[in-house]
Amino acid sequence: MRQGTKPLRAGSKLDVPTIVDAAFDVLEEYGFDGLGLRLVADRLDVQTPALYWHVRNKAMLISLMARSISESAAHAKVEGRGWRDKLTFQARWHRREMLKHRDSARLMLAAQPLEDPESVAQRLAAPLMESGLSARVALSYYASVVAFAMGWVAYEQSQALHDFLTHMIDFEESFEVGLQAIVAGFAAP
Amino acid sequence: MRQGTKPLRAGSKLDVPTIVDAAFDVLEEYGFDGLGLRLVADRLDVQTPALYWHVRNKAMLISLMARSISESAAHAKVEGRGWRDKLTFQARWHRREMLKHRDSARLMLAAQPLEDPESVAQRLAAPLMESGLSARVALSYYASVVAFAMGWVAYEQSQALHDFLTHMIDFEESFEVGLQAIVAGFAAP
DNA sequence: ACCTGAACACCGTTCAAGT
DNA sequence: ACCTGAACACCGTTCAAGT
Repeated sequence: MRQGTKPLRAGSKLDVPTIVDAAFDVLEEYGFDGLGLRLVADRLDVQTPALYWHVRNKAMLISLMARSISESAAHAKVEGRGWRDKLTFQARWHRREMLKHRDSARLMLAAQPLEDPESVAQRLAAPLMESGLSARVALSYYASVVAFAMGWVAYEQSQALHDFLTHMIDFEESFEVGLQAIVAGFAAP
Repeated sequence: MRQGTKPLRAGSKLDVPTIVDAAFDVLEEYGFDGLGLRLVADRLDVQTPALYWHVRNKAMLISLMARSISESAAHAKVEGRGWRDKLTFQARWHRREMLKHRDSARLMLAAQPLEDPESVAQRLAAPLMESGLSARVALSYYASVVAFAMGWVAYEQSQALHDFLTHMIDFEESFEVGLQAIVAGFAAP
């Protein structure tokens, strides 16, 4: 269907990262409800069934997209001295990465984790444990902070809510206020 | 398709609340991805197009379901002395109501608000303002606390995540810890 | 006013067939 | 190995027709 002058996939082979990238483009343009395999295929100048050679199904594609976001958020070099600074940093980074994509909150909730959650938890909690938190407390605090960021982004991406709240509160500022509150409120070990 | 002994809708007329109830049943059984109009119609012993006389489309049905949850959460008589107690109470209530339905987080993110957000905000912020917060700060704090609850529920309902985290943290307890932290961390006016 | 029957466009997915 | 062509089941939605 595309007939632009420069093909998006000029002779190059189709692979998973390319498909995921195209899917993000479709997501940006049509939103989560409009994310369809035919549109992704069109964008790559390929027939729809071609995607199935590389990706098991649409659910898997969504999971791959979600993982791509999670990885960007997790790959942040955790700066900061104590565990409070680290938590703050991680929450900000999480929000930033999610806001890069339209409807990312809905996307992540629809996805099913690909890697086993145990190793993920291990990796994410590690820097906090270096700062003196137990594994248990580190995970608990981390979960709270990420839940906060996720919920906040969900609100920012809910069109109607966003349009209104923009007049009442400053998202950036209120997010910071809430984040500072929760991190400051956590008890020290 | 149903052929049980007691029909779910014995001669009674079809109306919106009945449809919404049936939709919740389908949601409970098949999850958000399996929520289909044909299943809702089957459950009411009605042909699918019959639903369209009462509800504009599926998006509207989803919005009605989401509003049903929001209203339950908002209709809570806000107990508590100061604004901190009120915020805590509202967050708990929000989580409770959401957890009553499977995939409620995904449902609410897919829905588009029906009532105009301005009056909703007004109503929700009112009790906080009676306790001394300005409209601006009340909304900001409220948004943070509800975002936290929403994000937390999203994690609890993410099957794979839930299965694992259950072994590591106690949801009830960690939610409380996070909630107490954020509320305690908010600055007084 | 309220619901049925039949149809349409669209989507995810499968699979034989091509190269 | 990698992709096309054609098909299938299913879904949201529309609409004329019934009562």
